[in-house]
Parts: sequence; structure tokens; C-alpha cells
Amino acid sequence: MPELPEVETVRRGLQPAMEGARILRADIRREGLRWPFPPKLAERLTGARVLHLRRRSKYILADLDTDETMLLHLGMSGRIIVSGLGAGLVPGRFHHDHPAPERHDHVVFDMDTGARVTFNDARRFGALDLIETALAEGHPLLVGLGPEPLGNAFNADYLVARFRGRKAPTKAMLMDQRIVAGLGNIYVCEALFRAGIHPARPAGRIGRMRLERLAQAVRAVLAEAIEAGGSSLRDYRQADGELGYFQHAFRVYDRAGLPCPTDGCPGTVRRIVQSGRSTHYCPRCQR
DNA sequence: CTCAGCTCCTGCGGGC
DNA sequence: TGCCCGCAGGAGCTGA
Repeated sequence: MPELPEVETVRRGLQPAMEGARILRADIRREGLRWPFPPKLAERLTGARVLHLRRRSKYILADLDTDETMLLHLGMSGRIIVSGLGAGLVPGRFHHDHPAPERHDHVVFDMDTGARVTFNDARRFGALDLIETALAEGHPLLVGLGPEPLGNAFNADYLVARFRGRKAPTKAMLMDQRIVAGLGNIYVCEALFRAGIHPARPAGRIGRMRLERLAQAVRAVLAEAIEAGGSSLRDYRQADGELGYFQHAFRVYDRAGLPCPTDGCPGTVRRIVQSGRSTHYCPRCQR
């Protein structure tokens, strides 16, 4: 469920609790999520200091002082919640005012900041792995990813090159993490609306000018969503448990039957299904 | 290579 | 109230 803006928001929320802090205890409460956890996970994490939290696509990467990097993915329903980082806490001491463990709390870290970091994932489509830091960029889950949509490599030239000759629906192309890394169902729908592109249009049949607009729309919607702390529909929370509020800024996503938000457009937002996923768009202003 | 469909898993809301 | 169905911010895998 979480897309790039939600993952980035979680990463930022984790920084005060984890960056520079040591993992005093790693409570691994099941064998794995989507895949089995790596061997001796708790032992390898216990005592490790988190040097830096990074994000690549929808993955959070925690570089440790053990020369290993922990890789986290939230899947559809994953949440990471920090507790015990409030005022008046004493660094280096355990605090006992953490909420009781809940159903689907799979991994719990007690940090020497006094913070507790809990990874909860009802559907268990999430992932957690540990790999040598030097090999992290080559992790099988990361190695095929396309450029970051907020980076310089993602632009109209790039889209022209990647879309050329492709007949797949533009929406499917943008959902493909090998083309661009970090978009998901919500932000693809929103970006296509802003760019005025029909989600079913074959990707190879969009002119350069319109791809310029599309690249700009992708960047804008992601930046605005990060600014808003992500979108909270069902499971998603920021690391401090607060809701994001970008869902109030959706123009088409989950708005089937409502009037198109474009000024003067008489259209109604439509819902269709593309490769098994809901697509929302305005048939009048998206061509 | 390209593309569509299926699958993993749990929870929730709507209709009857 | 209870049951069944469809649907959900992902993405790897299979097979045409």
C-alpha cells in the first residue's frame, strides 16, 4: 500500500529514533514475511548501530556499523511505528510505557534512544532482509529498479526512450518499477490525471510534449504528497502514528462517480480495472 | 521480450 | 447478527 511518499515519510519519522542509535534488542516474532528472514537475524542486529537511513524506491535501507544493511519493504499493509520517543525520556534506558504488542507486530526493535520501533504488517506482503552494505545496491530486489522519479535521471527524454514502441497501457508502464521506481496505484492515477493522459493509452503513442508534462506531473504529485505526510486510507500511518493527509488532495483516485475537479469540465470520474487494479480517471480531460 | 493474469495474506464494508 | 463477496498504497512468477 505505501508508495514512495509514504515510505519517505516513514523514513523521515524513523530518523530521530534510529539514526546514530544502537539496537539493544531485536525481537523477531515470526520466521519471515513474504520471504523467510535471513539466518541469525536477531543476533546480527543486536548491538548494531544504525549509521544512516536511506530510501530507494519503496525500500528503506538502514546501514549498520556491522557493515551490513537492513532492507525493509512495507508491501501493501506494512506500518512502522515509533513509540517512547516523547519528551522527558532518558537516553540509554529502557522505557516501559510502550503500547502493548498488537496482532501482526512481527519485528520489534528497542533502541538505546529509548525508542521502540515496531514493524506491523497484517497481510505479510512486506519484506525484511540483511545484506553486506557493499553489496546492497546489487540486492536482487533493487538491482533492476528504474530511476528515482524525483531524481535528475527521470525526465521527458528518459520517458521518450523507454516508451518508444511500447503498446502497454501508460498506466501499466508507470506501475512497472523497472521503468520508474516508487510509483504505485494512487500516484500513477493522480499523475496521469494531471498530465491529461488516458491511462489506457499505449505508452508509445504519447508525444514528447505530453511526456514532458507527465514527468512534471509525477514529480509534482510526489513532492506534494511527501509534503502532506503521505496518504492515509486504511493501514498507513506515519512513524509517529499520525495520519498523512494527502488523501484529501486526491483528484481522481477513489472518486468514481464524482465530478471531475477540472474547472468547467462536465465529466465524471470513472473507475476501470487494468491488469487487476483499479484505475480512476476523467474520460473528458484524459486522452 | 512483452504483456496479462494469478498469487501470497488478512481485514473491512456492503448486500442479503 | 451472520455469512459471503469484492476490494485493498505491492510485486514476483508463470505462461501465452
